[in-house]
Amino acid sequence: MFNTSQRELLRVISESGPLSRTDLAAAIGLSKAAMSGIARELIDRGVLHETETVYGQGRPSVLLDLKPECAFFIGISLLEDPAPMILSDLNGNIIARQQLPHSRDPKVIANAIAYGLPEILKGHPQASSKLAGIGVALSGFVDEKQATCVQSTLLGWQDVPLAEFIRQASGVDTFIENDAKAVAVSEKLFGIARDVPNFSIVSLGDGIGCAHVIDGRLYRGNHGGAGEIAHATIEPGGAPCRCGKRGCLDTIASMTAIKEMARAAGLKCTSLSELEEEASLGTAEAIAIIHKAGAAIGLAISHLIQMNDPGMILVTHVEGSFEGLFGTVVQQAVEANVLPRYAGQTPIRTRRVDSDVWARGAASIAAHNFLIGPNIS
Amino acid sequence: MFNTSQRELLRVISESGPLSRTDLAAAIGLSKAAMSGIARELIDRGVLHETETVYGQGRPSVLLDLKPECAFFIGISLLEDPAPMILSDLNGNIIARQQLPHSRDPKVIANAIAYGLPEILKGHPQASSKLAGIGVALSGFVDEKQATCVQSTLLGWQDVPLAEFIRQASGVDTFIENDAKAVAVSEKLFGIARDVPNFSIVSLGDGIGCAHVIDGRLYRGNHGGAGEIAHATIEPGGAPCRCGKRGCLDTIASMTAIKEMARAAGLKCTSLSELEEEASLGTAEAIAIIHKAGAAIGLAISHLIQMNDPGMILVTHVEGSFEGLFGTVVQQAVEANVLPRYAGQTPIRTRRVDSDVWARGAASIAAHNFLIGPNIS
DNA sequence: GACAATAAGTTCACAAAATGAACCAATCAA
DNA sequence: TTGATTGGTTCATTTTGTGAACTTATTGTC
Repeated sequence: MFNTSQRELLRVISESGPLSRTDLAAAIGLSKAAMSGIARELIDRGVLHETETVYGQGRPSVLLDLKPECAFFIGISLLEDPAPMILSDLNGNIIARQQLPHSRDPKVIANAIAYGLPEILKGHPQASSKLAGIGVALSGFVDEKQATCVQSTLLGWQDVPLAEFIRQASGVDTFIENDAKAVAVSEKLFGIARDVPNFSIVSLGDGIGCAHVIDGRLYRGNHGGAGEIAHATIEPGGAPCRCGKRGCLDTIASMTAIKEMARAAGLKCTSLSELEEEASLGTAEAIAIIHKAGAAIGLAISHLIQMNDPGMILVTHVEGSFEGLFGTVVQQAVEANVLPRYAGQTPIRTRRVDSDVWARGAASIAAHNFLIGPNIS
Repeated sequence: MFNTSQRELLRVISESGPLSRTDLAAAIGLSKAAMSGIARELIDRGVLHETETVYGQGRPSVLLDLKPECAFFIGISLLEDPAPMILSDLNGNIIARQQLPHSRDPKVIANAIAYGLPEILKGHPQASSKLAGIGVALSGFVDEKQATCVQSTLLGWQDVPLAEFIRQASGVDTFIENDAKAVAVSEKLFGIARDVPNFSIVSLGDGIGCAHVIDGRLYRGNHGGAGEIAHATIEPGGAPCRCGKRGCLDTIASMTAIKEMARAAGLKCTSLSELEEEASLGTAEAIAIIHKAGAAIGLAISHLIQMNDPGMILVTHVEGSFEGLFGTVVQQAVEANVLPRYAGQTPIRTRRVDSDVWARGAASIAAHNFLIGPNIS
């Protein structure tokens, strides 16, 4: 599909945005002459197009950008039920939406996807001919080939070769990935982290997820377990966790844990926002819970910073209100536990996730394979 | 010096040991034809040589290995005073030793190195003509070009362009690196981690160091601060640390801290070995101190495993006795705080360091630049 | 002991990818 | 208007790699 230099070019543009031929040549380390040919071919093939003309001294430069409609991807999130399925272009724009019928049987899911494919592509002839891949996001462990779900508690799966099932049913190249890792890739390709080579994402939801992008690539770890901070021990000897240990971050700071603590304290809050509201009224228990959870997350993030020195931390949160007390506590806990030399040196950005995030993340896994090649060395 | 394919070949051999031309071709992704030419050139240049002949079915294969004497490196450790300076070959073998006169003035050090160079090379004519670089290990932060010491408390330095000073004084290419990071590279090139693409090293000494190798390359972090676990908060609200925070790992588990705790408990132990001995006699305070320190290290390592899922953890320790109670406690603490699914999945190897380790680590930084190119993307 | 079977490694004509140098193109500044 | 400046193209040449046929050195088998 693409050779090494072409891939490199796509990667650079996808990171840095539109660039002139000369800048691209410099960024990739090729001569202007070579660049000229590569650009021409990719323009002819409809992958690149000329956008802005930038005037300065000398001949103006013509910026080249990826054509968003040069490839399309299907993204499916198995985190919700029914599972949303989206059609996305190369910019992460969602072109069409659909829902898969409820099921946890891998083969049924694969067939449902194959069945839904013509449906979601209907009315998008371009996308039909340029469909480049399917991505699936799920909660659980995935092997390094992004093909098999090694284990998923939520789905009750063990060593399920889902990618192969879908590939066979649909005839389209398919990759699966853990939810947090998919969102990390999505932010790298489509989002706020495009030009950040090293960053980590921390996702707060019913559970806590985390993933690292290192040197511009998703770092999966030796067993695909990089980023499993949910079960890092934050409170030695603390509350028992469903994993069998005690004091895991998950037992203190996941939304499930927060709600449980609120219930145990006799508060009638069913969400973090409600708890925030209660805290703003001065309810001591609510404040204490928010402090405990926020401090735990902050401590975990501080460990992340000390350990890996990322260029950015991106916190995604389902239930909003990170601007309130909870967010403040997290920020303070990070600052308090990071080497003073580094305090404030690692930007922490937050993002409220909507239900599209997972499906778009899934699509980005397919886009990553299209643009940069498989995530293996 | 070397082109891309040649570099790749050197990297593969340095990772996997001697390989046949056919295996090399497959590993690098080149044709046998291309491999044939590359091997011939590198053999002619004295970089590779044929070693063993392996008999199987068909024509036997001839293994190619790096010639250790194809390049030599100088390694200097500024962690000790006087600073040891070694001459090493491409296998990390130490060919000659010397000591630099005491100084903390960068220019004086640079001149001392230049002055000592002919001395240490004397009697090694091969090394003189094939000296490929100088590496310096120091305690502190180093910039991503491995040229400037951004800050070193131990040396009292701030933004010292040491590499440039040495380069000018000696005329030899020079790179500097943090001590733990240098040892990590050394273990990757010369040591136990040769064939492990992802691993972390934890060095226990007067202070606590840590470094990560990811995808076969040293991962330095966004500000060169990856691996600074010494100041991760392990005991919130614990003892004040010289860094300004409280409860840092450094205040609980560094040799300095352990000795201080022993002193405070009224024990006359001046080393971990002595403390181990005391503990084996049943002295409760000694046992408590070892437990506290070991549990802290174990907890930190468990965070490392959960966060990054390395293929191996290598613990280097200055004061031996990791086989005793301390080592056991560390191992237990790791197992207890790691997701049960992963328990025992991450091998923890230990290595007692002698005083050569830092200097050899320093030399390995130069060797890395020779073999694999600069540690920047 | 001859001879297939097998696999390693080489040779060579050719193709692909990149380069350097010269050149054309489009602007600004004087 | 003209020169300086920078972006981009062309083309002959060099570098790098390939595929297929071939040579080489062994084991296994009849």
